[in-house]
Amino acid sequence: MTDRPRSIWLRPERTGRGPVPEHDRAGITAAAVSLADAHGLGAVSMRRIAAELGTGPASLYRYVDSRDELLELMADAVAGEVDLSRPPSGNWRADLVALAHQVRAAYRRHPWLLDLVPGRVGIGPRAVDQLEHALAALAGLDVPGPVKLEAVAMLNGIVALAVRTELQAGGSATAWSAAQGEFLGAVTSAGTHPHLAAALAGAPPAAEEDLLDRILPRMLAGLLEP
Amino acid sequence: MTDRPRSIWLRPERTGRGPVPEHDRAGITAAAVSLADAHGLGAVSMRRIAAELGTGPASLYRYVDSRDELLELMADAVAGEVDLSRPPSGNWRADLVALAHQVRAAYRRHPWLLDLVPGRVGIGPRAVDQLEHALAALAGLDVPGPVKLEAVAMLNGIVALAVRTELQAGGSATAWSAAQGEFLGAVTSAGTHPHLAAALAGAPPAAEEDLLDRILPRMLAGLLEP
DNA sequence: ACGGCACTGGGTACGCTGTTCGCAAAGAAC
DNA sequence: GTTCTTTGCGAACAGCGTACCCAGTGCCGT
Repeated sequence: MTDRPRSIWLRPERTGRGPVPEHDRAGITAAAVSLADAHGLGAVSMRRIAAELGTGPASLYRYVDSRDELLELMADAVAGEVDLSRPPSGNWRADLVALAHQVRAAYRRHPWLLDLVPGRVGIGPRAVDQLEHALAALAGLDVPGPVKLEAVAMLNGIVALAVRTELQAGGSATAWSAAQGEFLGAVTSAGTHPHLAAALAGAPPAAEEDLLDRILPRMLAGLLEP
Repeated sequence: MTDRPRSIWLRPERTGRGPVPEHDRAGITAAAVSLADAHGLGAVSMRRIAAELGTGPASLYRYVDSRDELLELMADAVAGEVDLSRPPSGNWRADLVALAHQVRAAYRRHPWLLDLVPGRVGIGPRAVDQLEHALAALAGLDVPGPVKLEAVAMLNGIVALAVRTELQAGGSATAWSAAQGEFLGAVTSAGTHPHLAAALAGAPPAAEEDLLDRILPRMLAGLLEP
């Protein structure tokens, strides 16, 4: 007696018996994603999704084992938005930077992705395809496999960091960032922490220069070149 | 009429009037931290903390405006665990790597820190001290201030990433990582995704070699050297 | 063709959460 | 001594994820 797979990705959506379902994972995921896009991750509750679909909260559990699984579906759905059709060009740095730009675009379209704790939401099939794509670009490099994985993980981390800072800089509308700015201002004007004050006072880099283009190649070089 | 400060760090704990409080922020924070250490961040609810302190849930709101503020107190409390007494040595790389080791130790003592979304929990006074310490080590470098800030942010990101992977590798006891491993195994044995399979099959680096020592200097070099 | 069974829909309900309100008691300020 | 601010906290509210149960539905084996 083999157990039912614990991973949602190995669990078939339908076994064939019984009445044909009125919904499916894709539809539920789409509803959840549009809800998150519109009102943030906090608005993604089973009840709201169900209401959006015109059904009851309990019905969703026919398609998903838990809310966390639904979050995984959402994350993988947006992972599927990046285009992986272009084969490796031979220039791995350019390939990875291009990938990073696409991932950043996805993050910008779905800022709630930043609220998903990276270690708690797992890797789905689209994310795996993305990973394979990145590793294919690195295929020519004579570097241990785990080191390549680290480099790709760092790439994702950098993209998330970049989007986070650019969102914080752009919109200080939230009460949270108001409080944050209030405190940071008090600290810098207090005179203690001179290095911090100096660093914050430094002119930001030219707007045209892209953070990804500036940082990523240097960092990848540090990680992947001997 | 000036508004009351939105940041908890600028709000005095006591104004002097009324009866003397039975608790204080430090005590509440300590209770919350020990609760999180023992049973994870999910166990940190206002009711449980209050019960631990022998009081009612509503009483906590005399000391803290919201649960999120309490999380900030917790994060800053562990940020205070790192020792910043050693002045810059003149070797900024060594200084930053040493700082990273201390931060990693703090993460290991309090793994729930990884569950705090980095962008949502703000920077408190201890974290600011830490930042100042790192910037002091970089004082001699002729590099724009914002670039230094980026580098320090990346340093923190790497430490978090490192602890996350080592915790996932160490304990696959949770149902989540079981599901994750199940899916990843299915993918690699399916034959699609050859690069991923190869990367995962690669021998892990020698256990003695420290991830921080291996990765950090190279990455910092990539970010901070011309 | 048909009986049985595996499945779906969804109302109801449980236990938990963060948070607000209101009131009694306590102590500093004038 | 009066006044005013602050504290403790029981009660309650709205919302959450999720388990349970029952009725209905359509495929499968015979």
